[in-house]
Amino acid sequence: MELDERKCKILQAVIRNYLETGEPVGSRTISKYTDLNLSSATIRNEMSDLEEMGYIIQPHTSAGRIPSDKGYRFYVDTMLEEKEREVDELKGLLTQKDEKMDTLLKRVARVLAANTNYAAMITAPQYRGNKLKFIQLSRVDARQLLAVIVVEGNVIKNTILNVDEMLDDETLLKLNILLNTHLNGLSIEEINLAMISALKQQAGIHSSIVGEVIDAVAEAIKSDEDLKIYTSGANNILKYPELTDNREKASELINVFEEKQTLTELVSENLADENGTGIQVYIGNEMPVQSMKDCSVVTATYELGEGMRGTIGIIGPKRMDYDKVVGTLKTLMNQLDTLYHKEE
Amino acid sequence: MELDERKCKILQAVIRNYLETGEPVGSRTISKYTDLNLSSATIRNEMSDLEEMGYIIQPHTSAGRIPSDKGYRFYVDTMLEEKEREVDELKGLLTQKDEKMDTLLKRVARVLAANTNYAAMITAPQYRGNKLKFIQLSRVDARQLLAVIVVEGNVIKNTILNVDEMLDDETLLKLNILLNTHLNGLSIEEINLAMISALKQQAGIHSSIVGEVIDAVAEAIKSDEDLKIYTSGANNILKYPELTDNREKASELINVFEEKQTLTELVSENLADENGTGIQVYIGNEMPVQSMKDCSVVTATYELGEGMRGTIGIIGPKRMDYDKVVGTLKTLMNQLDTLYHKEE
DNA sequence: TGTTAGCACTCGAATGAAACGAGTGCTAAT
DNA sequence: ATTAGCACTCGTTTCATTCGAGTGCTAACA
Repeated sequence: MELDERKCKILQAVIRNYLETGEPVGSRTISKYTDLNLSSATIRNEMSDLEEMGYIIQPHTSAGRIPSDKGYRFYVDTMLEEKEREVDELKGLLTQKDEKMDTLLKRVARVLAANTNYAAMITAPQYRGNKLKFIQLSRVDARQLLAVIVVEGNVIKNTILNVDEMLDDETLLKLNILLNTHLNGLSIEEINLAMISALKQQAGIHSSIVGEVIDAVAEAIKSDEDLKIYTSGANNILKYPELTDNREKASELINVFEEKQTLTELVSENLADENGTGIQVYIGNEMPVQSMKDCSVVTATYELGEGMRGTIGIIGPKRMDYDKVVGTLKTLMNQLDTLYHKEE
Repeated sequence: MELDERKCKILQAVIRNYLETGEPVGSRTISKYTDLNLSSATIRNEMSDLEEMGYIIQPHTSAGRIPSDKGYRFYVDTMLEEKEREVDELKGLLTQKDEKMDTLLKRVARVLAANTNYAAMITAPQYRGNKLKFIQLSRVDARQLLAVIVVEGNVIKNTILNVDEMLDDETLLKLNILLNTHLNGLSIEEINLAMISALKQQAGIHSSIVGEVIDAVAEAIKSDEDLKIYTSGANNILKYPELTDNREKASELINVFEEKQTLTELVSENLADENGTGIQVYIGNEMPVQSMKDCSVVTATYELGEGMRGTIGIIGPKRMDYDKVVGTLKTLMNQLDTLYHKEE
């Protein structure tokens, strides 16, 4: 069977209406809602076809229709008409750049959640492929060294190293120079085994320390920051009955937002395969996570230059207002972009 | 009217029973439940008295009684019989100390939540009154200085300072020495204006930098860490119907756990006035926060020596198992204490 | 041949009456 | 002082009924 224009229009009408009301929508509603001037009977026939083709579903015999995952998918892929959205709050929000990244991200999430009435998440930008800018060892205590590592983009990491041997000031200075001259400007991927052993050799009796420092560098850069996800508006989820019609489901969802592990997986999967616009939509069972099978997630990748890249996501029910969400995210992307290039 | 022993026993029985079932408890239940050997009729009379005295409440005419806030309060103050509790998981949990504080706290919260079936929160220890151990300025960029500040207890803070003037290596070294010799071993409170201006004077033309560093020190130490609260098990809240019988309430509560602001206030209030054991119980309307008026919170103060002190809290419905919670918290306190002193 | 009016049918939701039962308060007997 | 007994209350459960939104099908129509 063919998906002709009329069927499209009807499908669209069904979805639009369902997005608004959350109730199954019947033929009579459509017949008035659209400008097709068709009677409810005709619509019924068409809807029957659409159901057969798998775009819509009848929850029970005498109810209207609701979109299936396939229907949503079709809608998202072909029928979105993006209204230009203004996210007023965001403008002011992003102009004070000197804030802590922490606070900023948290606030972006909050504004997104408040604006959309869905839940929002945002990851801290990752610095993959970024280069070391500065390393320094300092003695803090008799047996403790402080290693400070600065990565491009002014991300600072530090670790305390416990050492067995005493180091005098001079040795420390030498070590610092050694580390800096050899490692600065390199990305993590570029620090390989050969290089490490060369360094160790040069360090002579202090080779064990060099090893520890390098471990610390690797550890510091990969851990921590990259799984940091900020969320906001988890409570919005409770607003949608279809997501919380039993305690079990609600509890699982809330848990997803508290233990951010699941979200992390979602995001990293998203970062892997990327399409043109950087905006991606997961609908229901397309989600890799079982507990979110009644949700949809719209994710977008933002970029702050220097390869600093993070992900923003909106999580809501399948009947979320895709138009609005995609629009909002695009606006936000633009503003982040503008912001970055202005400050450059 | 007098609260004689029999009334006490009955009140206790009512509360115990209600804690278990969550249902209003009737006179017949009590008459069997207790070892008083009284008929339901007698119990009824006594319960009628207890109601008049404000310890229990009848939700509607033909229902059993449930404890009032006053009843709970009486129970908590006088009737808790603490069973010694073993929190097995915690033992192993705390033995790997070299973990990141972050992870540790998060995990403690998680174990607490899982153990109690309520929600748990824990604040990072605060370092009030702690002393500076180490300060270092390093040049990262032509116009950027990295200030690293280590505080007793090996808490590390860092900030990037943007500077206008170029500094050569020698000046930097001098500044470092200056800062360290003057500031090390001082607590924030001890760094006063007189000292700052003295420092500035010695720094000569670089006085503005000294000012900035001191600001950064102050800023770094007070901000951030002290409002960090880790929570776990917010979804447990959803298990208790009385907390989530309407969407509004549920949403507000979940929000409390996501925007941790409210919890912060609760905790700081708790830190202010402290009683003997360090354990404190808030019941229902005793809570300073309206949105938690159907909850109870049990908080405990933990100490890691060196004046590092934080708060742990369990949040649940008013009918939470106070015995168990208080016991669990005490055990945990002990273990934290032992842990610290062993490692000392 | 595509569209539509009409109609019987389905089934969840809303309504309401009745029965149930857990619990109370009161009174009178022990 | 305690208790058995009983009438009464009131939320909950159950069941039947009605209601109505919506469907599918058929026959008539343009």
